Amino acid sequence: MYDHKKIERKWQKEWEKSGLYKTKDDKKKKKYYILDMFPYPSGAGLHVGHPKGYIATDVFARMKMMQKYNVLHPMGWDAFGLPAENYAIENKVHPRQAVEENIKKFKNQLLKLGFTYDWAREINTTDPGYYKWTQWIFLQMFKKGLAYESNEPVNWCPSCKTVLSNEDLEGGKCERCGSDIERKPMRQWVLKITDYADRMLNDLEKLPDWEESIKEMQRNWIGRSEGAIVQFSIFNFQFSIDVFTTRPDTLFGATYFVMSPEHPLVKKLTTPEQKKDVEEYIKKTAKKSELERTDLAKEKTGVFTGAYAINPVNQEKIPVWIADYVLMGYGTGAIMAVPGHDKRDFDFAREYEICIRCVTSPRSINDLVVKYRSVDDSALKPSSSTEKTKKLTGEAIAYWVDSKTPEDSFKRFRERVEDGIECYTGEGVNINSGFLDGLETEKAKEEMIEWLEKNKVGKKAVNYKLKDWVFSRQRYWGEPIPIIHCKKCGAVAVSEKDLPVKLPEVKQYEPTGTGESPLANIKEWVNTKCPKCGGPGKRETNTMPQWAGSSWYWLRYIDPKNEKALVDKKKEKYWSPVDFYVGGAEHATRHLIYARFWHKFLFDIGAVNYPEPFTRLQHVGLILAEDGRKMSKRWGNVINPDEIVEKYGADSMRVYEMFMGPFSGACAWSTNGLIGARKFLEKVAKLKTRIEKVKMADGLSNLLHKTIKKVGEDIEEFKLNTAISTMMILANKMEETERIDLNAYESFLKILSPFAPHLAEELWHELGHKESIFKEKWPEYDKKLIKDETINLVVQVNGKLRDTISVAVDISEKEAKEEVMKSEKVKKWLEGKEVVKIIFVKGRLINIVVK
RNA sequence: GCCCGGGUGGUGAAAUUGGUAUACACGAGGGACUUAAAAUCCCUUGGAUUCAUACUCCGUGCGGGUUCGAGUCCCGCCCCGGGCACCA
Repeated sequence: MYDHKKIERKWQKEWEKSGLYKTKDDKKKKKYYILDMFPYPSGAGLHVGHPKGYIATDVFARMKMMQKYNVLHPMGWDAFGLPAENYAIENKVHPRQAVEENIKKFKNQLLKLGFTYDWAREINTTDPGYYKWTQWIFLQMFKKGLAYESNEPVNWCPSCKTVLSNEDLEGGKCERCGSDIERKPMRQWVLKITDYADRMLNDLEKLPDWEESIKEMQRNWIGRSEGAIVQFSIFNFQFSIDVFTTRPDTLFGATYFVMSPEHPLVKKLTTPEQKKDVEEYIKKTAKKSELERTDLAKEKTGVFTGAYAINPVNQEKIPVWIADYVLMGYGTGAIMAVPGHDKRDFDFAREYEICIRCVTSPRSINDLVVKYRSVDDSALKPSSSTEKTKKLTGEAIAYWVDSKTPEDSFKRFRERVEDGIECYTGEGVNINSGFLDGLETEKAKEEMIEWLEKNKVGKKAVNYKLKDWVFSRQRYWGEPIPIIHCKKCGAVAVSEKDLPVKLPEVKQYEPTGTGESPLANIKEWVNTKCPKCGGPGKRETNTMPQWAGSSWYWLRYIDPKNEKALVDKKKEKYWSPVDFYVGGAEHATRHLIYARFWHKFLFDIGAVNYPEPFTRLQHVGLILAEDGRKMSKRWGNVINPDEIVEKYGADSMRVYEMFMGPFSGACAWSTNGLIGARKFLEKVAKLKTRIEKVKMADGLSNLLHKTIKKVGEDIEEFKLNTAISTMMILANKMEETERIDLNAYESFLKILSPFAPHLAEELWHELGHKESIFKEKWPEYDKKLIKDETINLVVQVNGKLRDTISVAVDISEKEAKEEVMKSEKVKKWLEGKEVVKIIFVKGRLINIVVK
């Protein structure tokens, strides 16, 4: 038994004293910047799941340190935002005070785990010296027209009493509190993230060391689709309405027109006869929650407005409907309905008995497969699954139409499509389409766009699911938006020399629910002078969302005290980009989208040197409670790391959490597993008693060097669980060895030290060393020593294992054959059989094929 | 519905990417030490068959296929997790 309490405290103090983790801007050394997603200092404190990612980056950082990189591994606090504020309201303390207390609590917990953080670089997003630069970035965006005011309908959370961005929703509900959100028009600040959509999408290809799943989530979130805007004039009116479509080739098949009930022109074009019905329908939809409206299972509903639109390509008069399956938030809020080739339009047309016209006929069975392909992936390279669906072809369609031969089923299907009985969303050849007749879909699209542009009734267009970032919150605990409203000059930027606009003290920080933040009540703060004309002005009272401070924080660690710039450009050039970023997958479409957006903007204005902030990205899997559920106060199954550290030691916890399973997977906590990790460490400590200066046994040096190789490679690939199991094998082997060679043991301590830093340091010093083990060089493996001289050659007969024989590793095929034939076991299986051929894989196996 | 991951012992999981399936650990069973227990150490631990830890057969969600050889590749299906979702 080793005394973890004593040695862990001792070395934590010692490391702090000697400044082991002080990061200097030493430009002669190669840099490595490894970053954790910084936490919210919530009231509950850390549970054992939170530090998992921090432990992993710490292991990595320590190895890089020993590989003589200049390592930056910082930590800070993302302390603005709703959780901190709600905690403060609940506990009747000021958010600032709550945040201070929580940070203290968090930091204490982290300190006990022995991380390499350079606390001299600690940052806090609620520190005025920090948010000065968050505000500064906002002002630069404002100046470039990327931050603008809008009155569009937005997501309003009635419980949190603030607007939310699309990224803050989860299945139509508030991500924080789970309330149904309401759509209502409100004045708000919006950041034009859509200007960066294409670059954010394309640059994902330049990030090979990001996990594919996260890149895919971002692609889906950005949701680029190519198509056209088409202008439909409204019969008997002077205006026209635009629609967006990805299928301009089907324009001849548009048999009706649908507008979202919220579309601002609905009232204008509704005829007096239809007015009552339309108003009723609008009222009905307004009452529905976002969730009800987007429920796919429900039947499509709508109402005829009495108006007609003119199809620009054939001058046909088509009825204008309103229906809530058309969303105001996507495209133009109005669509041309082509029921023959769009499933939703088809369902609607069936319901209301509107004409269905086929304009695309499938050419062959191969076309039908395209039916399975999503329409909007045209801009991207085909994903692997797209390739798969292509191979479905014959059988799939036969199964689908329930017919004997694929050809027969295809014929029947085509007839149904052309009769408008079947909805066909795939590609094919245009029919009933005037000048497009006979053209294939791709060609027809091009021709139609050309025609639209020539006749000035439409144009090529790209549309995104990504919406501009709703950037204001009607809450207290956030960065004030540095804008002054002036009656004469409009919205005016606060002068840069007046930054930061400090968040004022306020008596009531509960949300008002009025669409203004509590700041609106502080008259002496709100009323100020317009920086432009000197006349009376009012400060913007909305604050920034919680994501603001985290959208650039990695830059601040590089130069945390700089008062002249958000980061010194030379320092930034040295340290950026972040080489390795580790954190939760829940940030894939929130923080990581915003962060890339801000970074690209800073790159454009010359504030940083690189267009992408994070070179490598790895997501950390959850640690579940012992009962397999998420750790939560509600279930009472939370495990506090402090208790684990107290009872079993930080090193045990570190080793266990890395050993549990693959890093990105979710895994349930097991106290027995933790004890297993502790036993391993004790075994390592005990081995020391058997150390002598002896020549390493051959078997041991071979295993040692293999272990050094594998541990190094595994850490690099973040396969930390197998790194540990490899070291366990070495420890077991050493345990069997009577006298352990000092050099072998020291090398072992070095590769173990990133995982169990306190114990490794202690044992290292007990061996008589005066300097820290972390100043040692990471051991290198000897290529000669990892080579096996003999191997167990696997002997198979007809692919089945029958024997293994020990032979020289480089045995020739001929020799191997001779050896194998001597084996009694093999002979038995060859009896009375004819050897057809023998397959020999050098250094691995020999397979005798018999008949 | 679409997209991305997965499915291997009682459990967490390994498997050099097509070459000895179940490493390492947990749990369980047995033993040693002990008056006893804890701790520690040793042995056993996929299933069937068997006195046998001899031999053999079966075995990586299910059904086919390719191959000398498949957990790994191909085709079809089932289930689990995550993301998006009336996106025109």
